[in-house]
Amino acid sequence: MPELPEVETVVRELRPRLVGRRITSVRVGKRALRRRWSPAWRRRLLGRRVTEVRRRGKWIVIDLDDQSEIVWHLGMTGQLTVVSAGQPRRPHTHIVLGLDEGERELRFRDVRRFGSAVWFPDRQAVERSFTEAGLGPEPFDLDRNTWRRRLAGTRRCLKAVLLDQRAVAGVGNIYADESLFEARLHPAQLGRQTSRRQAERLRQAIVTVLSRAIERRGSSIRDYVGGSGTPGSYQAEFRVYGRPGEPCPRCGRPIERVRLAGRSTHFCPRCQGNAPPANGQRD
DNA sequence: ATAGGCGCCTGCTGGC
DNA sequence: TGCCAGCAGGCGCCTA
Repeated sequence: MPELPEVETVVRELRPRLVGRRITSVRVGKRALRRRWSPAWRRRLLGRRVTEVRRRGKWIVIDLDDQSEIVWHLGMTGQLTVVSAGQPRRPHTHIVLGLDEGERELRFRDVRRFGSAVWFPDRQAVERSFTEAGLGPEPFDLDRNTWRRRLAGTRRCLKAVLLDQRAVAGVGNIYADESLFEARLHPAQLGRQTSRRQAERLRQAIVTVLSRAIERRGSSIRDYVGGSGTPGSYQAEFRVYGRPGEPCPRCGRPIERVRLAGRSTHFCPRCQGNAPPANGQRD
């Protein structure tokens, strides 16, 4: 579910609800998430106060007052919300951190359990783990020449590059398709066949699409809600994702769906051209 | 280097 | 109506 706009929305909504609050209870379910929760972390967290909530790619980082940090990933169906403790706990709620006097709590709910929560002793350890994973630049900081070279140096298709968190952090299946449509580039076009102008167009398209999606508080198809528990609305503005057979909003041709980089991929065969010839550099 | 496949999980939809 | 294959906002591991 959650790509950069959804994660950004969660962070923005958690921040005012968490910063300054103290963790006074920790409850963790028995069933494992993607990464195992160490029982020792409970005592690390008790009594700590939240100093900041931030985002890196699709990761949520909660800073604590002893410099330690909790790093969350929402996987496909994760929800991280602050709610009043009286609200009934829905099924698949795996982690509950009680806050202050216990009137509110941070809840992690994740139906498919592809998400995770990991405690790190300090910021350096978190940064190290991001570096080891090769996590790439934030799309809003993406240098145009870095991006151009990245594309020029690969024979993977554009869709695969966009999904690769080492190339650019935070883009997932929805926003990859929407960005390629915005840039009028075919998802199967190879990176190395991408002209300078096309690369820059794609970079700007990513920024445009992600910014607009953040304004709409992300996309809610099924599970996603922000940090306050409210769904987003960008799904109403999808131009190709999830709309195979429907007319392209630019030219009216039916949107196509293919399998690319192992993922369902949506595009307009006219507006986004054909997969270019091996030596082609169209624009 | 990179494509492709699988596995991790649960739930929902559509076609028969 | 009921069953089951196929699909889903992610990602890491393996093989060829």
